[in-house]
Amino acid sequence: MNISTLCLGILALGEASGYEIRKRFEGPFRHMHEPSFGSIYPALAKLTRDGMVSCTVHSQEKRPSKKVYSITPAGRLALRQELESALPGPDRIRSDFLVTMLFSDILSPDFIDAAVTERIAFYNELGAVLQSNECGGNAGREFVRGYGMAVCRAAVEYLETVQRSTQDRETLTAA
Amino acid sequence: MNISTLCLGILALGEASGYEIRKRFEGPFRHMHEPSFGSIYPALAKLTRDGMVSCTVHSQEKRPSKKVYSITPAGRLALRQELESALPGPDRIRSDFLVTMLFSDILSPDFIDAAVTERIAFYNELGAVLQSNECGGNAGREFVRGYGMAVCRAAVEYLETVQRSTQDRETLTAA
DNA sequence: ACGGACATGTAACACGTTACATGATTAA
DNA sequence: TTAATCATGTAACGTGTTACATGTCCGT
Repeated sequence: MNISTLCLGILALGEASGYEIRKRFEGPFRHMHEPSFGSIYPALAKLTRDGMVSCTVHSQEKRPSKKVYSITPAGRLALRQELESALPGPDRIRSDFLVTMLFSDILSPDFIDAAVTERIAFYNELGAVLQSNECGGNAGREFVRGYGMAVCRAAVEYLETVQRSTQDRETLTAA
Repeated sequence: MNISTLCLGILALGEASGYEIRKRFEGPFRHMHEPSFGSIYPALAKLTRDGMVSCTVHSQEKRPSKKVYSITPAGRLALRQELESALPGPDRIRSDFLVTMLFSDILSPDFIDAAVTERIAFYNELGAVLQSNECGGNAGREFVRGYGMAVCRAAVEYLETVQRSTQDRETLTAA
């Protein structure tokens, strides 16, 4: 899924400026994508050239003016066609944490323990952000929110179980 | 986590050829990384130049010879230093499925249903692969295996719940 | 005879990030 | 006055994928 399609999708849910599109991915969906301005602005420019979105400049007081983009009927059609052209491909989890854990045999137990503890905090916080985000919108957002929460819960549960069993083993060794 | 570190880590768990490294990511860990030959071979060449791994050519009968790489003490040290230099960064889930679902409002219900059904099958299969993979190795593999299974279970559970509630709603509408 | 597994490698390409460039307003 | 937020945009760079190039052996 390229940034262009992502922007088009966001605009299908409501008009926004490039800056605002970025902001939408700083909240509950930051674990999915965090596109940079360097990719968003060129994408919006191209979408405009291709007639997928239209752009209006909004002047603001005490703020720089912003370019608000709206999806056009052609853009909506193109988005549908692209998304429905094939079932979505497999998910890929880019996790330095899991890779690190995969090689845990050659790392120090203290480091591993710190990494697990940090990751529990990470997923607890993500879960909390998702929960607090309340039904702030459409069915799609609700689905993704629920999915994220389910996965966060499962991750924390697993990590805590592993950590407890590690601590038990240490207590046993110490005794 | 770049391919170079990934290769080094794999070699820390045992010697392998470039082709074999690729194979290791076709099994239970294919949801994490699926590095291409075009990235593995140059990475191994560079690791060799840098003295991180050593390379021996194994001639085989009825098969092309292969270059088997082994991690060197320097490589093991470098790997530890790199991994322990900082706690792993946040996980990122690249999921065309979730992005599609996020925009489900403008897509056909049939397509959404098909996508969910397919994804349930996907995670059921991944869960099965992880389960069948048995304690085939070190503690790290076991951890990642367990983590993957927990997440798969949670995903399938959530998806099935959503699908059931959608079907209920349809039954209600039809009645 | 043809496709697939084994096996390695290079070159072109796509894509996104980081850094740079600019500039106003506001809170500490 | 220093940093942060708002706001847009370009250029250089890094990293990985796809396609290409080559060759054997095996099953059908």
